[in-house]
Amino acid sequence: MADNESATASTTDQEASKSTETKRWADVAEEEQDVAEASSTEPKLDSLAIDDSRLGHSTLTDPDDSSIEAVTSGDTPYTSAKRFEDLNLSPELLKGLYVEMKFEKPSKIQAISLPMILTPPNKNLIAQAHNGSGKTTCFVLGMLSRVDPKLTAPQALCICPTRELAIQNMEVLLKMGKFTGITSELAIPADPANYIPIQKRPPITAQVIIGTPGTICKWMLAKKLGMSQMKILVFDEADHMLAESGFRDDSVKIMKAIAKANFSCQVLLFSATFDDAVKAFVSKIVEEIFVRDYNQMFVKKEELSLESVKQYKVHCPDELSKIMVIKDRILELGEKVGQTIIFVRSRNSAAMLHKSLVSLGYEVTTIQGALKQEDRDKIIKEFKEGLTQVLISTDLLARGFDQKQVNLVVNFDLPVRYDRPTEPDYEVYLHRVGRAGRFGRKGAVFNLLCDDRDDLIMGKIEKYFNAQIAEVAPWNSEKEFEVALENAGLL
DNA sequence: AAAAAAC
Repeated sequence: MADNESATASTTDQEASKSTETKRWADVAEEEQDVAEASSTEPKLDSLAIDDSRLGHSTLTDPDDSSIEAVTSGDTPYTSAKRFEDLNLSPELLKGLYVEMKFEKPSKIQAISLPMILTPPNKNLIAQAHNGSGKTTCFVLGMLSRVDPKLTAPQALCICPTRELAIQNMEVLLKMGKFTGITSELAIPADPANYIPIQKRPPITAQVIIGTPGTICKWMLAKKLGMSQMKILVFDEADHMLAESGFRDDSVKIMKAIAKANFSCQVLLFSATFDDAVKAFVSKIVEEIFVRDYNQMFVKKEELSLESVKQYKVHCPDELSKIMVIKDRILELGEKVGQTIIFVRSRNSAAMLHKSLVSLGYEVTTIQGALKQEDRDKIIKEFKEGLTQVLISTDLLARGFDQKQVNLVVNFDLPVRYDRPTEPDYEVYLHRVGRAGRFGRKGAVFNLLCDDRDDLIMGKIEKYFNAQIAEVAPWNSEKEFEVALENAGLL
């Protein structure tokens, strides 16, 4: 997550100095990216030390900042980690944190979650934290510190919803674990050119595996991925991985195989979104398979929207004018403020929008799951290197994708539930918004609406997050878009 | 509808 840091320093410093209003979790983000200024925003976490005199559930909330709530189960005492030295990490891992990641001390969510992850009996954990607050660094650190470097066998497994996210997480692991000598392997579909069937490969000996469910299952069923030494299993975007029908079966299959081979394996569920029903459902699955209690870390949904990202709605008279808004406003203004991701509902509308913009002479790239692996990799690489400015995407990139220069997100189509098209998909909405404003940076989101249904959906989203979404009107006013970006702190 | 995956 913290790669390319030096390349982005100029924009971020400027942004950091501009923010004067009340900041909550954004403080944490600045600690992660700007160690020099971190000392002034020392998080007050003493109150998070668990009161072990009480049995059963104890709830701990920081009086100064209630945005993150830790709930522990049982009587294991935990003390929040003020320094990485408090966590019994190896010197090699500490070096990775300080030298490679340029961390100075644990971020807030690390301070709360790492003691729960690392303290025996290494209970399971369901952890929710804001988009762009450093969940990845949390569970990567968790995996690296629980692996025994001397044992040549898979000991940590991380399951992600897309191959892009798996690759991104692996990059963080390699960086943080640079000096540890811990080995790792990506379990994602290879591009056909250098594809070796798993049956023809030797058993996996890498200590950390990060991948997507299908490939992991395939390796597992081929008996090439041993689970008997597995110490820690991480679900990134866990609500999605365990509640979404297409993912759930594979996820459960993997969990059961691990429980069978090594019952003491620890399970971590990480996401920015855990809808109450999903939370209950997901924790029940894990509890039933591993027959064990778990700790929790949560954020209230009202406090989940990113304060640093301004959200807008734009009423467009028809579909064509949505394309005009993109062309005349977003692309023109977007160029001045950073990179842009435009989210669409389907692969088809992605292709349609791509065609329209290209035929109008604009340079955009488009990513969706039907592309060849190598094309996907190329498009992501170009975007991450800043060679492309505007990326059209399906919800492939809605979750987890981390590119700090993305300041603008456009919802060309609002996210809706597939079975009930008048019902917003609140989680996807929040995740899309979270692609802008990484680590407390400024950002703006434009929701393009063009009929009553869109209005209805937008209204529901505002109500759900208890957020006011300002209107940019009229839709074709250059001035109003400029004002919007100014108010977002981007111009 | 989209995401993963497939021999």
